[in-house]
Amino acid sequence: MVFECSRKPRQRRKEARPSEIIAAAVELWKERGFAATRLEDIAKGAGIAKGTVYRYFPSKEAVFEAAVEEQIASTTMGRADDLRTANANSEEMLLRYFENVRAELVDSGSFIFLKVLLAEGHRFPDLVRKYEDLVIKNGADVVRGILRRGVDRGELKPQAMNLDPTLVMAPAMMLSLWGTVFDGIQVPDVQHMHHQHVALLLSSLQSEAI
Amino acid sequence: MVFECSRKPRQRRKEARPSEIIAAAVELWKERGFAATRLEDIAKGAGIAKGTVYRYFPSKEAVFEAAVEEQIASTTMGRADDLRTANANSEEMLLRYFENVRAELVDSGSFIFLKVLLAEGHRFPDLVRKYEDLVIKNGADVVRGILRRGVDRGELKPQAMNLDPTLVMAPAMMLSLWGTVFDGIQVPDVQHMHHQHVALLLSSLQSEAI
Amino acid sequence: MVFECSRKPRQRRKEARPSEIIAAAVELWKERGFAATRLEDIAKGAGIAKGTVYRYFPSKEAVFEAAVEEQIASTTMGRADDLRTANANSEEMLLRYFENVRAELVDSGSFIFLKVLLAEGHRFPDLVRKYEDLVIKNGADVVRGILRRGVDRGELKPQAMNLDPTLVMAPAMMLSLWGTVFDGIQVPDVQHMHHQHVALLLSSLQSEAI
Amino acid sequence: MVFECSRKPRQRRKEARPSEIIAAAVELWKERGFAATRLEDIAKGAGIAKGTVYRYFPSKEAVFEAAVEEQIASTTMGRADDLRTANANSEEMLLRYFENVRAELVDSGSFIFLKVLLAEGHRFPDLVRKYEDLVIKNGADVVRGILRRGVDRGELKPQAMNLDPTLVMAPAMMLSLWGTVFDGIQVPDVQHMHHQHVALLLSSLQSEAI
DNA sequence: CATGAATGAGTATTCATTCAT
DNA sequence: AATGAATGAATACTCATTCAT
Repeated sequence: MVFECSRKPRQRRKEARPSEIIAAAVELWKERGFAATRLEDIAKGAGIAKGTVYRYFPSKEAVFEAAVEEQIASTTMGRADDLRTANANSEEMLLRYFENVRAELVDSGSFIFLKVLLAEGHRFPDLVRKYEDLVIKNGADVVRGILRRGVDRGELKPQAMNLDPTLVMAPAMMLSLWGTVFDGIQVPDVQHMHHQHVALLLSSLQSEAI
Repeated sequence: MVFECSRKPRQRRKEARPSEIIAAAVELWKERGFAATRLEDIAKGAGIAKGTVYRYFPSKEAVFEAAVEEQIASTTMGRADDLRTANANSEEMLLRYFENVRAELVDSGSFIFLKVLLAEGHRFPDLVRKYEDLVIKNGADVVRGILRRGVDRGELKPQAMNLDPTLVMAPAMMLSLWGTVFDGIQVPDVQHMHHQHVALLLSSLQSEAI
Repeated sequence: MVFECSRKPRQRRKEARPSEIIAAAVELWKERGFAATRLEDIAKGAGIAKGTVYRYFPSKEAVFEAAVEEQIASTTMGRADDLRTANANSEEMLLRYFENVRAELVDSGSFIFLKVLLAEGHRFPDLVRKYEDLVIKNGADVVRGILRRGVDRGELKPQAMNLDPTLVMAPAMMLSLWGTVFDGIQVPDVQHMHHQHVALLLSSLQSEAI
Repeated sequence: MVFECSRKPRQRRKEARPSEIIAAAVELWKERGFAATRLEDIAKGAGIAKGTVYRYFPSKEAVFEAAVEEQIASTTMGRADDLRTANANSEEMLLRYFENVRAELVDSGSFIFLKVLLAEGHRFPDLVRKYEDLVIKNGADVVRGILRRGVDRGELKPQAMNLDPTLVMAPAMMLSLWGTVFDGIQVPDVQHMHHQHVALLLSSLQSEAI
């Protein structure tokens, strides 16, 4: 994170540069928002000159696209594996899923991508499609997997499979976004809310046999 | 909607102008997004000259702020009354609430305010606070009201009052926003999802006595 | 020509502006060349702000295109009429044609268009085509007209019609351009050279009957 | 032409480099024009890195200057000798001269130098002077030589010596440039035009004795 | 020496805001 | 009051030149 301090000028870091630029950009986007961040700020944040950014990205928007794709590639994949290999009961699994969403959006800062895609999706149609394909659909698969396991293990009733996964994902995402906007005023305890929502889901989906 | 029909120019009433400007602005924001809409477009949409906008609003951002405030003043209030005076069972009430949220965000276009506040909240701190105070808190009150009525009528169990209203509002809002971003690709049937979510809520909150 | 001195700032001159901008641009192109003239220089030369240029022309190149088209529209047409209505013998007519070419290119400064089209024709393919269609072909017609009149009047022998008009135009143009490049060093007397070339043409084309 | 074939890198002889760079530059200037060719393109064309160009030339403009000087040194000299030693009659000599001009400008690509000097002479005052001194004046000498020989051999009348050589050179050059600009649209047959022009010259200059 | 990553001055263009008419 | 022409600060992007490796 402290990648810009004590570096000599004109240092050559071809391999590391793209990620450094993206990291600096994300940091600034989180602080000031996407629209208010100039390319020069990003360069300064990464400790390099304006022109250097253009050695790695053809345009300002390309930095954003690359950032989203990096996010897609890294975190999403992680989440899926995490949950597919776990061995826990349905409540535990759902809680873990909610926590994963929260950690990804809030802690690792990818809420900024979701916000920009929500607000300026028009400018990035391809990216919206890719985000949906890889993040949203993948998330839906993960949720479906959790539900199926629950049914298979007899923890959830068969009708659980009829639940649209979006009813699990959307609240998880929105509740996480919430705190990044309305913070300082009404700081909802995201984790508590997630627990409540999981309880809600379970009380409705749980097999009576249990 | 009918903000620039066949009135003779120069005969417009001074009082009507601000709303006309806001209506034109909202229309354009819905079509092209907030960042991509220039003040000149708004003026043209309202059938007036660029400079005239400045008679009524000190800056471009002020138009946005006024738009949000108008929205806050009109629709939110309406929704509250609507639901407070209604006489229906809890399922009906919850469905009506979800439909109100959907109609307000999607049909009357106020999703644009939510998007901009999510993505560029930094630029409008006062507005965020006001939105939260009036829209979010008010919404929470409405939801609480519905739950209380349900409990009072014996339709919901007493613990229903412990449910954080955000667990009702956030999904309602997110599911509505969804379709304005990921449209054309994966168009979720918002209303169906709302029904599912209400069923979910009810199955967990319903009094066993019923 | 002295249109930029004593004007109040923010004066509104919608009608006159485009020509003023073009005039200022041509002046600077003549002095410093096309590539070395920044849009801001043009604006300053016209006594206006940078942004004002964009009210009238969508881009820097568009200023050049408009300048060429203005030139095409005005001068070329003049030359044609001038020579078609004149009543003089062939020598007089040819001399007058050469003088017209020289005056147009050198005195009224359109040599700059020819230079840019020669050197950067790639960037303005449409303009090259238009220039050829209207200036070059028109010039060829004028020359052919002079030759035909000469033949009709018995001043030139019939074979004069076989002369490619380019053999009259190209020298006229090149000899005129010459002095705008190699001036100060070897200033050829363009007019004298034109006389010589006309003599050359006549001695070869003149009817022996005369 | 063969400036980047299959020699092992790092084995290139230092002495050959400058010409290789110039050859690559000229090739690109011919294709895309002078202004549109970046230094990096030239380096790539010469099969070397950008920085290496600066080992041999202090600046981008210096490459152009060296290119012109190379052209001046090689071709012009060749042409002079060619024509001074030849043994042919005046018509043959003039045709050969025209063909030499055409070949040099069009085939070996030095039209680009003429174009740039015409359009951007301001930037290269020394070069313009040199070009004039060596190319133009030398050309004039050659033409004078041809005329003198013609007079001496009794093929041309004595007054031929009064003809300004520019009246031979300028048309030769302009007619050659023509096709590099207006190509594809009105492709004049340069060689045919040259024949006509020579005929024109001869009919006026020929000694009546012949 | 050669390389090509890094630099940053330079430039075209946009658009919120002002103000003469 | 209304207009829309004029303004100029702001900003993305280019590319000749430098220099660490």
